[in-house]
Amino acid sequence: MPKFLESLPMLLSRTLDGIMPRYRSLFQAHGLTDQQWRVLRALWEQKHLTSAEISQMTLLPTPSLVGILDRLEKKGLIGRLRSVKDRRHVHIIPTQAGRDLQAHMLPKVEQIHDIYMQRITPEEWDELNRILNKMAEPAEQRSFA
Amino acid sequence: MPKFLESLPMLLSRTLDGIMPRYRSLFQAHGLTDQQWRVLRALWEQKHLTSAEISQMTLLPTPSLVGILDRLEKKGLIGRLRSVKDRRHVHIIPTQAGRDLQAHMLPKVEQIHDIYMQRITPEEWDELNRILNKMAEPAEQRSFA
DNA sequence: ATAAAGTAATTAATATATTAATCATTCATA
DNA sequence: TATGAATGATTAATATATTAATTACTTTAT
Repeated sequence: MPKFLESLPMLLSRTLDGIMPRYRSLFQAHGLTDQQWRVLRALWEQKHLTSAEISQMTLLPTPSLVGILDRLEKKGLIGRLRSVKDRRHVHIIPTQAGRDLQAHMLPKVEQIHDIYMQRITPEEWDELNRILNKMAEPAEQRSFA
Repeated sequence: MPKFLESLPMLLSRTLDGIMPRYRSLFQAHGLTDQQWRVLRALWEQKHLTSAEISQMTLLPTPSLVGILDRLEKKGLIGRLRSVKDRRHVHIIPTQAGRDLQAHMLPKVEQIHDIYMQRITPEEWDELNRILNKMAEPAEQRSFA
């Protein structure tokens, strides 16, 4: 295997490429993209979130969110509500249809996740998290280690 | 931490988001995008590759490659040469400028990789590879395990 | 030799990523 | 309290991702 295929970015990309199709075909069956599902999923436990909060949770850049939210709104899955306290904020709120779709899809998404979790042991999962978090730690915090 | 942030896709995305900016600022300093560098990097050990071969190595979809190769060609870093044996194939060949840029950048890219590798032990790196490869294995092959 | 099936690259249409700039609003302070 | 700095969302411009369709060329089977 050529050396660059063994680099960290390629390892991570290869893994994502390996696992996402299974999720994606489920999302597609419900007319959603990966990113649109992520936004719905972020709203799962919340009554409402601002665009910036959704961005932090989902890792989706806010300029991309504008379009993603437009399309979710057009599908009737979310609503936008400008804050009265601070008119700069826009609260994103799932509609009933949005909540219904979440409730319908979430168990299936978790089933797919279980497929991958069953390929490894709980200890390996912990290891994976520990190692990757150590890799991705910002340099600033690391200097205190 | 909300449950979905602990999912496999989010873990991998978070890690990529954590490590890529360091690479990206290097690429940008040389006027390249992540993807454009990947293509150059794939051509490193090769005299020439077809578009399909580059796609397999870099994980970049072939429709995206059309534009990426266009821009690399416009920058004078690669050339396209239609095969005489089979006129459906197009050989992608790095120019001298392309090879020079590779030679200049590769050590710096490897330095960044080393930064991340120094955060973990060689054993952890092996573990990481082993676990992730097990996760991303296609279902067909797994049935023989 | 020829029509059908297959293949490699590309185009098309839509969705998202990236960076910089803008716009409206709020905050801080003179 | 007017005004410049800061903030949240958005727009703009360019690059890439995703899926389906197309085009040019090859191979296969007839």
